[in-house]
Amino acid sequence: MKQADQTRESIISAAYEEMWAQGFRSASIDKILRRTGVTKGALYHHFPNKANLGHAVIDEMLRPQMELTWAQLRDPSLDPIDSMLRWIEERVELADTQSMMLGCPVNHLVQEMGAIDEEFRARLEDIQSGWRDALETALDSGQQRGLVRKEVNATQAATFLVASYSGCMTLAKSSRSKVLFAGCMAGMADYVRQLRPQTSKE
Amino acid sequence: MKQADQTRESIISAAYEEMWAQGFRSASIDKILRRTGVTKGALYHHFPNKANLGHAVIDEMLRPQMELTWAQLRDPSLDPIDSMLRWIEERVELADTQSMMLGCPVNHLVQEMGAIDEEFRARLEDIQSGWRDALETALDSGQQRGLVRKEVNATQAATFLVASYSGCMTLAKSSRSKVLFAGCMAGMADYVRQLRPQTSKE
DNA sequence: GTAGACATACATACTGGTCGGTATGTTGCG
DNA sequence: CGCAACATACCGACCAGTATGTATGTCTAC
Repeated sequence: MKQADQTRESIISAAYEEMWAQGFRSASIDKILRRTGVTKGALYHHFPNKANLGHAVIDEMLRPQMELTWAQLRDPSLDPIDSMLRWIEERVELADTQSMMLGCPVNHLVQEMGAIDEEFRARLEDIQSGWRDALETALDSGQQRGLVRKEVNATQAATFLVASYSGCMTLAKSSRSKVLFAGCMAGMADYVRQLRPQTSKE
Repeated sequence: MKQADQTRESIISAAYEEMWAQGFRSASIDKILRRTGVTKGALYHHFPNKANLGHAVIDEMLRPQMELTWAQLRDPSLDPIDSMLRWIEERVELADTQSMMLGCPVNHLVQEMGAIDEEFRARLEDIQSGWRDALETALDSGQQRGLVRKEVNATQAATFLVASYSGCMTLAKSSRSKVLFAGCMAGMADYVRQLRPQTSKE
């Protein structure tokens, strides 16, 4: 990789860390520079302004990272409900002290920027709707295969699942309690199980 | 009411508006003063510093307001599930463009301050746990009266309900869509209905 | 009842510090 | 040489907070 590209990436990476902890507006350019050792001239060579850097952080780090998280939900060969339950379990297992404190960066940015900056809002909505679409597709295909109750409105359920997870992460952040987070996710798992046709199981 | 108390209240009220839109750190003291016509000397006569003003906003406006919102869930004579369903309906009916944009101030402050200021975090957690306790109590009493399935873990379900609503509000803010919000709340209603014992109904 | 003493409730002008951003260099590679 | 890739010094705007002044009560002593 070229030196210039490495500089750019290190700026984005430091900006991501800073934005995760502080949000966008309270993320200090000077602190990002101190973190990286890069100078202000270099930063403003790569990015025309702070907003553009923020957008790059979302486009090039946050979004790809979030998409990795729910990639496994896209596998059409699996039972979507099993996939979701496993996904929920994994989230609980992976929850550590740091992520309990900092919560979800998407949530943070939505709260901070959603009402005041349309470019941020649109990008964040895209991330959430990508997630929603993946879930909706999985539920749809599950219904066709008889793995999900026919009466379920897949769109509504998918939307609610995204919202629920977002809410679980927010509650984890405010309580800093892994136990509470786990309980919350268990409630979510209950909801997911109830999407299954009511045959012998449950 | 005494003049001084009116001054204090008008500061808190303006600070609340500013904090709802901008969060705490980006809420400008000067803007709050311009909103009210109050001078800086008056503000710093009533509050020792900005953090103290923020705490007063939470204690004296945000918290009482949130408690009003879920007061109806505390009525022990009603079917808790009916209460929740009516509560959900009301949230959807009351949803207007402004509240879709600005979202829930508690969510906003949790995201902004949760990781960096313990005094804020504790206050916000208190609000959420008050809500959770009310729901848990309602579910408990419902179980004793045979209105809620015995297998349901009331603590987990209460936690999940708080998180779900918080998530619905976040999703409303990122999407600015009342339709999506309504769909999301419909998903939540599905979860609530499923808490009922599986007799003739559903 | 009123004069003096004191406190409450402000008002104004200012400070040091940080902010994002820029103007003007310099360095190194093709 | 020429341009990309930086580096340094600086700018005006804004920030929370303060120092200092004043006007309006409010209580007490006589």
